Amino acid sequence: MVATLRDVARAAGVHPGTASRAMNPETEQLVNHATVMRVRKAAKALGYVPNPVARSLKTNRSQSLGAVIPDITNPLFPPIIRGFEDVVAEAGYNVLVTNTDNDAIREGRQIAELRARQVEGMIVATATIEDEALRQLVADHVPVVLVNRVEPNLAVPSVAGDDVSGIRQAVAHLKSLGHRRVAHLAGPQTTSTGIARLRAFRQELTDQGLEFDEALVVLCDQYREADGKAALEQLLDGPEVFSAVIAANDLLALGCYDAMKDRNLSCPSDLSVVGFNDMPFVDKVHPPLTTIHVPHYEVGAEAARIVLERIKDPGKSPISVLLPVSLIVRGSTTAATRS
Amino acid sequence: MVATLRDVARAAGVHPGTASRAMNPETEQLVNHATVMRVRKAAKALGYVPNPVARSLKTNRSQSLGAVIPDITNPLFPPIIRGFEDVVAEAGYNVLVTNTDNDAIREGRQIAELRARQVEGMIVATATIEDEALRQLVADHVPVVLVNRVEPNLAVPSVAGDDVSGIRQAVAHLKSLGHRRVAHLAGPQTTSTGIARLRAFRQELTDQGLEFDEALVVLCDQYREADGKAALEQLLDGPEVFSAVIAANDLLALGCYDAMKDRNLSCPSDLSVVGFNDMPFVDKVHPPLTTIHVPHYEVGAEAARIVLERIKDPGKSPISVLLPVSLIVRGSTTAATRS
DNA sequence: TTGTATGCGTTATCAA
DNA sequence: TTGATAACGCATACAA
Repeated sequence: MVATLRDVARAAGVHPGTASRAMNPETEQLVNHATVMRVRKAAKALGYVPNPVARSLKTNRSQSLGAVIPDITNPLFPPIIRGFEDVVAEAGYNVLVTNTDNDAIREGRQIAELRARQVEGMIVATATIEDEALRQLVADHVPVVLVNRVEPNLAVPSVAGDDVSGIRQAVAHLKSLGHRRVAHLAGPQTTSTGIARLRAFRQELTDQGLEFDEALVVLCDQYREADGKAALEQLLDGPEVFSAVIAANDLLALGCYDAMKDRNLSCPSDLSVVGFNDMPFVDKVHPPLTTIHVPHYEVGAEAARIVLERIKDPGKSPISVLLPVSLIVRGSTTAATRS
Repeated sequence: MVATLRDVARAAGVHPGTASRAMNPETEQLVNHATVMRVRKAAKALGYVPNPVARSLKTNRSQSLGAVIPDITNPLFPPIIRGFEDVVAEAGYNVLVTNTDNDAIREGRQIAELRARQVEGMIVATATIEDEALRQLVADHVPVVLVNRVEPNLAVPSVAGDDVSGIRQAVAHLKSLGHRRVAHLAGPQTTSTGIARLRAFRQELTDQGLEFDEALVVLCDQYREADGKAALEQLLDGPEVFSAVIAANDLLALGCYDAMKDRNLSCPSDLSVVGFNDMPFVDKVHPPLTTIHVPHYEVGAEAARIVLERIKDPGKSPISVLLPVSLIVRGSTTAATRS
């Protein structure tokens, strides 16, 4: 049916071993150039295409990588995946994507499955990966890089946006618009972004001479619109006065829109809102969301380079890359009304 | 390092062949129950996990499927992929997703790659797949199902939304609002959806007693926002009067928003707009888009069932499934102003 | 019910 | 520079 190396060898009148060497760029120098040509020609004629499964069995390398994400349906992840794939494809790798729904059990199974399929490395973009699972991975020397998350306690490389810089830009922007009392919808404190952005918020407010008020911070359980809505409602119901809010991510910010609509408040005239991530489509919502742009495609691409690097040279010490982020001013922020 | 069947067999004091049979649910009845237990226990103790690569080489089945899509970054596709994955995962399959960017050459390479990796079947969601490539697939008896696309000339199963019903609902909705002159931004006529929706538009207009005017139809080269914008501008620059437009998909509809904003026209008071697909986030744009909801997750899930079916029973005659779609009325349509 | 032997397609080691 | 041979881990036809 489909041609094998054997067939090619026979057609070219050489031994399969020779054919193998001739077909492989890495070993072709071990064989006479004329023979190489002959084999290649025969291969082409027969439509030979190497069987990666057999190769993988022999070499223990599958030419494939894993990508563990919460949910491909979350618009944050497709660009990351795409950046990852584009880069690893250059090196001949395929990608197995797997959705965990942030469920630890699912995640454990998925990772086991990926390993069973002999992936040579993986990126992990789930916020909730069990430290234990991660530890196991590094203990087994599986090249893994964290995405959108850092893990200071483990020697694991990571790629993420620069949260501190992002919050700094957001705060500076609001300050320049005259806002003094700024609230923060903090992300889940089980996630490294949630923690980092809250910490940066506190830091930047004081650094930039604005007063940090604990009462203006609400912790959200999850990065979901509903949580953002509830959080802002809680703030609105409270006694504190504030004219702007920095949400830990865009979904939370969109939740603010919902809360405001319910109460007939208008954004940005009643309240300025800043998001984080610059998800696709937040430029299309009303009002277009002012947010921190994270270069997700680049995040995936950079993660890919690091994984590839570590496959080639497992001994390399893990590096953490912080990609620059930038404030995108759109319609959801405006000058504070003097009062 | 990692336990193999051999190790398990040795630990259980049986022959590897027996261990193999004991581990496999399909053959475990061929072996003494007590032995099965013993082998299983040893396997667990050793943390044995079968090597799918070796199995695949032996059985010619890879337990993996392919998904050929234009671009995971297009919000249309993640739900499809997710539906597909969720269903095939139940059957123990993995999914290899590949982006073609609607580039025929890329696509050819990707499909070849998928086949080299021994996928047992695939879904194809690219609009532009070469008939030739498709023909080759069916000739080689690769279980393939088309998604979001039908191919009447080939015996290939497909899953898609019911375009005719969608357009019918859109037209009925606009008619009920008093619109008489309705324009259509047609999708690329190289795609089956583009063709079907245009044909349905023409049909429904006359069926429902509205006049079909060729001058109110603009063909878009691609399903992109920019094309929708250009198309509406062309219409606006022309002499024809119209009060509503049905776009062949949501992106085109969003393009209409752009064109109108540029000209200080207001939607829906100046012009009602209906999209198609109900992409994520079109409920968040301004005004929220009235559109035809296509159950994309279900499309992927149904495609999965059909692929699985065909792997089990390759002889089955190909079926085409049209999933019901429904009009979602939001803010971009309103009553026609009497004039 | 279990053991034996062989082969899937490739690469790697060794010898020629 | 090439050939011979074995082996990767598993499944299966056949024998016992």
